[in-house]
Amino acid sequence: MQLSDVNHAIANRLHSAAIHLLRRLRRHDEAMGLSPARASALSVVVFGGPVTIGDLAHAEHVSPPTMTRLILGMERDGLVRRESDARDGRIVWLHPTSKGTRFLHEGRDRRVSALAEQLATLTDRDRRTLASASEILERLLRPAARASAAERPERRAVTPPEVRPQRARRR
Amino acid sequence: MQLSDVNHAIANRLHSAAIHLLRRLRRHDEAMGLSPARASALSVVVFGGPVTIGDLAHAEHVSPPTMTRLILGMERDGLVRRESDARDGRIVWLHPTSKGTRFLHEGRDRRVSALAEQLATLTDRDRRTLASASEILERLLRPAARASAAERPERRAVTPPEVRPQRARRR
DNA sequence: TATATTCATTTAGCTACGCTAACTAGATAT
DNA sequence: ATATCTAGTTAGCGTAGCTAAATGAATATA
Repeated sequence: MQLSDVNHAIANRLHSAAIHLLRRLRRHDEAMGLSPARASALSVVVFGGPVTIGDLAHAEHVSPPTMTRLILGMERDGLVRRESDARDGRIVWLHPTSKGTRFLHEGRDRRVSALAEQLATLTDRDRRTLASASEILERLLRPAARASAAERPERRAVTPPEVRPQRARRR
Repeated sequence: MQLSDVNHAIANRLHSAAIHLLRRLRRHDEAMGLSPARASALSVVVFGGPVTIGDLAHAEHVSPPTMTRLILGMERDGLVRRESDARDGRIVWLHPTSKGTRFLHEGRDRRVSALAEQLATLTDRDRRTLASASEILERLLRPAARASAAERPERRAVTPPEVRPQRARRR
């Protein structure tokens, strides 16, 4: 058996595990008005400081129109707030509202509590394996930043954000 | 920090990793006409022998109407074949077609190959961690069979299946 | 035997969320 | 001045989730 086969086998199992995991969590998700897509995007807004729509789409591996719609809904529900950039009229900065921040925390808690209960039935060793695996995966899947600061110098970011979000090129 | 907090933290990270993993794979999925939901269901049909719609829905953590529609599409595309039970007219047995079997294998290969390439960049240790994690997860998420053979005795299964699928109660 | 209940699947209708193509308007470059 | 590029939106499509209700078959009960 070749190395590439091993990788394929692992990839397959990961894929299937991910599908089943998300299906399992979906019910809890929607019970509280934070769909999986929303919860994921909102967490970037809450933890990642002010962020533009395009960057959020990139971070979430989603097309810009998809993110526009997602944000529209969350804005209607008072979870995020738009703010246009003072220097570049095309850019929209997204900020979490206090309601958004609260919802995110509550939602995440509720959403994963069923899973957390099941995790409690595992051995310490297995739990540690899952923890490491999720870190490895996030590292592996983190979108590569394609543009250095030098390439895309000061054009924004003076205006709202104290915490400067790293901007990255799409694709 | 309490044990339950640890479990929540791990659950959160797993959740987020699963979302990003699936988004990453989606493109490749659809490139070959086997959507994630289809691929997952088809693999149960192919590897799990003939199976009924209800049991497939249960195995996939999906409602019966959702599975009906999924199967409808796959039947139209010649990936699965319906066969009604000779004894119980309500039951529909699903069989893979040869095209379905072929598609599944080709699809899985293509679908995960991008991920497999990335896995190749990891250390052996990390790869092993991911492999163990996916096994732990599948074990944790496997739907519990609620009905023993004794409770639901011979009522079907004489007709088509050589390999007797285990039937389980829904919720 | 007739009737009621249970069961597997389907139909109908809703929502969320992916996508691409095409458009608008602002910013930058020639 | 004009052209090109960029960020975001609009329009429109498809897949996949769901619940509620219908259909038709099987089983249990009076």
